[in-house]
Amino acid sequence: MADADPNAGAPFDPSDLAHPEFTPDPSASREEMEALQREIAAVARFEDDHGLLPERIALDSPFEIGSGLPSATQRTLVPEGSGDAGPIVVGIDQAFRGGGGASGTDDGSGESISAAVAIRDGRVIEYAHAVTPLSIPYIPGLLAFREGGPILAALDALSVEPDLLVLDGSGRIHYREAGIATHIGVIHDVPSIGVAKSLLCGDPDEPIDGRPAGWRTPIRADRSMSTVAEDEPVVGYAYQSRQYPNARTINPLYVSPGHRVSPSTAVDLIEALCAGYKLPEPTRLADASADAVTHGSR
DNA sequence: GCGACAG
DNA sequence: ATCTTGTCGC
Repeated sequence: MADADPNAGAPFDPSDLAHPEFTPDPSASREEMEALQREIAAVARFEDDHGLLPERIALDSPFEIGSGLPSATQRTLVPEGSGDAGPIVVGIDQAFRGGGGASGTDDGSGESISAAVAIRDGRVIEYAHAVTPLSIPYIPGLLAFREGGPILAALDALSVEPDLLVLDGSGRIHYREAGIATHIGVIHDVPSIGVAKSLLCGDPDEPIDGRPAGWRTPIRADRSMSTVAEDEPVVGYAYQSRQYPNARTINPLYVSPGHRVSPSTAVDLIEALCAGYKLPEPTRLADASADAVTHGSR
């Protein structure tokens, strides 16, 4: 047989479960892209399948940025055990360069700077990034085909194994329940959460304007979405991570499960990762890291 | 046909 | 996402 298992007898490794066949191909047709997203959604699991506890990954004070990014303090390789190291949370974000579009919408040219920041026990343990040429423009609903490759490249550059991925954009809050957080989470078979700054689709249970910090309301599937589980219409949450006392109002975040996390746990985990700013710390750091690479300071 | 639309 | 000055408020 030509298909002997090369990993027979090998110890369990999460990457063994990776699904390379789900890698987004920017040259695919729109129909093929949508078909792949339906396959991804069918494999995705929007329920808790992890050992993550909000209090175990909580960050009480924000990382100091402004004066340069905090330095990574990775401890040497420790298989398991020295004390008890907490879960590794990885935040990912992108910045862009070049592109020929006039007003900022692009034709697909230019390059993506994707940055990944790994955090454990309240400290940054590793930074990684990848610079990738872009081939297609941004199309609502097909974001993963533009930025999925760059994100996977950044994750490949990371030496540690993530226990949770926090991605910019949607997870289950997506027309085919396969936003970029779901796509990446399924490929790596790692728990993932999507954090978006605006709503792609779906309806909030309550109006979202002017809510106090800590407030949240479910986002339910609307008719533009194909819901796999008809009995579970909650696809995510609007979550007010920060609010000013009096001044102008801040919009909430839209949190949705990517893979192996339930909607409510996803918000609880993101809430624990927020430390005073609108964006969760892993995302803030990844954002700053991508900018640093883009502007040459790295 | 019209409107909506993550980054 | 990116392009950019000023402006309001603690």
